[in-house]
Amino acid sequence: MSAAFYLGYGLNAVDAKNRLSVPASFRDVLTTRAPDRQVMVAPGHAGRRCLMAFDSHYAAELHRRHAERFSDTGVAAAYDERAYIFGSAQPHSIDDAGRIVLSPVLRRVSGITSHVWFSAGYEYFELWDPWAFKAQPGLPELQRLQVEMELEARGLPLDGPAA
Amino acid sequence: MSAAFYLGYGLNAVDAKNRLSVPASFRDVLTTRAPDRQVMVAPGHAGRRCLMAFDSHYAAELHRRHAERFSDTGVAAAYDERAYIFGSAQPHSIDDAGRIVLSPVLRRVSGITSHVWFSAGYEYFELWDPWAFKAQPGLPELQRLQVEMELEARGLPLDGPAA
DNA sequence: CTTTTGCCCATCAGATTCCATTGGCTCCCA
DNA sequence: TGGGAGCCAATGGAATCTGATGGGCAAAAG
Repeated sequence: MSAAFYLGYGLNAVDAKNRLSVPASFRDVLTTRAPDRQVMVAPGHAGRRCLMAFDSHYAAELHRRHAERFSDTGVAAAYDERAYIFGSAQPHSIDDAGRIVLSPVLRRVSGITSHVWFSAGYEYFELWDPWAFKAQPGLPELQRLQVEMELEARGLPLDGPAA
Repeated sequence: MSAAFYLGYGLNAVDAKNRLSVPASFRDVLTTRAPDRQVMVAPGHAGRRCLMAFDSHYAAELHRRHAERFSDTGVAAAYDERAYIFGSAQPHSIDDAGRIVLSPVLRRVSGITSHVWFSAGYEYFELWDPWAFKAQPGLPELQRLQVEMELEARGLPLDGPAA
């Protein structure tokens, strides 16, 4: 049983080389749960325009749940779902400075431009464009405030990425 | 099984660097229940203008209850709720002097200014602005008296934070 | 040969840690 | 029962460390 879980949030910048620092607290959880310095990054599900990030430990958990749902793993639906889940999750290595490099595809599907909003989900964490995150319809006021205060603390505009 | 629970109350000051001593009795419970010197601090729910503090043991309990409520953890509502619960709960480390650092966001949403009223809730404890706590409509006389006696003992005003 | 990918070092600000001081409380002994 | 020594919690300030980020060089790919 892994004792560490993802909690909290964070805001970091994407640099000119598409590099992105993963918040240190998330990195600590990552290395605790899975010794390989790898993060799986996949597009968000259920209509969420974001990226999902998780460790190999949670990948195994996803596979276990998948197998539970399909008694017959040889049917077309099972193949389709595996292709979607595991085919779109790309392993990213974390460099010595704690950064990963976002691929153009992942940036495109997530709408991420100059900055990334990290939001924990206990067993995984999500990566959002900060402005897209706070513009979600029905987002609780608290979360909108969290994004806005972080943006303000860095002198970033509240209405959208700088041109 | 953790044998310790949060009981009682306390009043402490926030210093110029937003540092705040956690009452020693609560710290003892914390380290008994969870070996990592970490406190999760989240905004209060159900319209309570305060902060909730708890250990990783209770965080796991929250996650268990969440999973119970959603048979399908892949639906949008489940993602939204996890982002709200686990994204808003920030892990705070406790320094050697028993202090945590309150972020501006947490101070803002809780209305905490110069002092903090700690109030135990058995598996967690709450952090209030003392004057907001005692101004709650319908607060039992006993609790109001507890706050007032602590305020008086420190020479603090009963009607609101000093300017 | 040009472009990309990965690795290493520098820097700066913010966060964490350490140390000193204060004040109240307890316990012990005269 | 009245000091007084000692202890511990809380607090203030300073030093140290780490995280985030930018730039440069080298290896690999097209």
